[in-house]
Amino acid sequence: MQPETETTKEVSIEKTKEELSNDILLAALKLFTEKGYFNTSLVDIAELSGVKNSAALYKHFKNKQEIARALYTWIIDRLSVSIDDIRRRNRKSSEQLREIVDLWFRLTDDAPDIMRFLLLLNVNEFLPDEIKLMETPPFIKILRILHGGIKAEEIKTVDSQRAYCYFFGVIENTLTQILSGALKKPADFYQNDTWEIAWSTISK
Amino acid sequence: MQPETETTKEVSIEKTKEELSNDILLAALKLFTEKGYFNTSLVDIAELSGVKNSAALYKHFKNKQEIARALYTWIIDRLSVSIDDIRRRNRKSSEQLREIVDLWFRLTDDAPDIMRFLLLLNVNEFLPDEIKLMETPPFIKILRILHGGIKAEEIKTVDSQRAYCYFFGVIENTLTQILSGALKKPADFYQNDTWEIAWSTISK
DNA sequence: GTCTATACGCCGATAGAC
DNA sequence: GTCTATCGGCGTATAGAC
Repeated sequence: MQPETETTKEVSIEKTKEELSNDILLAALKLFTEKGYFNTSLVDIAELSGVKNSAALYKHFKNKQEIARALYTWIIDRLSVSIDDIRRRNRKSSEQLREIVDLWFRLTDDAPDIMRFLLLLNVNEFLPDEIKLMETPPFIKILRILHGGIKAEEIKTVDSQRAYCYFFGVIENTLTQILSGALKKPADFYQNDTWEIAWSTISK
Repeated sequence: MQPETETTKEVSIEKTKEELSNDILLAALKLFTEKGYFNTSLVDIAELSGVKNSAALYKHFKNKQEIARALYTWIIDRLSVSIDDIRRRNRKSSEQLREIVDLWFRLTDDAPDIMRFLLLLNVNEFLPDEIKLMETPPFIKILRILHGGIKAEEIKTVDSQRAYCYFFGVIENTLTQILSGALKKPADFYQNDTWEIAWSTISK
């Protein structure tokens, strides 16, 4: 998963620069989703990430915003790759959507912070110049999938934006309640039922 | 709407203390939903509310958090009263839900900042001691309505929490997209369709 | 009781010694 | 290139003059 860099020929307990950068992002992800961007200081991030002190953070990122920005693009890129993969492996939009739902639910169980970041944070509040979540590649691609389903007469609703509201309204609200603890069981427990309901809102 | 206080016998251009407090809350509402709580300074609130300077704010509220708290309870109380009224006027849960949807959509058109506050802001990020939105009276009451509908066999789903996810997932996601501009028409335009879909997710 | 002037703390960011 | 020490600014909050 983690590619070996050429510089680390010798075995070393010390972390490489990339590993540390990664740790910083993970720490930031945890803290931002837990307390919010503005309640998280660079000292907090330094402590949790294992970087010696907050000044050392500037060896890895230009400033606090850049940490958030790197996090955002990292998550978006990862999603985008996954969606590409799903589109490649499936032809029908119903199958593609089913796999996206599966991904969303698995992320909620296995990487809840990522889902919290996507569903709970207002990214534009601390990254005002960044494009809105719904305009990023993965979500554009999801809208395309819905559009394709409408053209193929798999999906009934007139426009893809509204199909998104119905379908992902059900999905995302369920996941939000799981993440907040209002629904007690793991996401996986709710997946099939939620898929059925969500799909029924848009299927022809 | 605005009750006359006993102290203002004479006609006056000056605003009463209550009017000013109200203006402060409205200014804070606008700014918080626009830029976020942490990007809003007391100077911003003073300017927009017509209070002379930021120091004067402390004549009305103990501190910045208290402004946010007052805003939160004001909105929650208003909602709670409306829900009580809806429950009094209707017997069937389908009718009650229909009226709540109508209220949600009307607020989105007529008082979008209130809906933005409810749907877009993470209140607990700046009011960590306040109870979560889903645990406030109006939302408890909505869960009771859903529970009643399940017992009366109007609604199919097993538990009310999940019925909430499905039904209000559709509603809230649609309103969110309207507020963010992804759906271009006024909320009223989408109300009937959205209600039909949302109700279909839980009706027996 | 209104407003100016200011105190104070926190945190992001930097400089510079070693 | 690591870490200490510190700067500077913003924004909340207060004190005190009139």
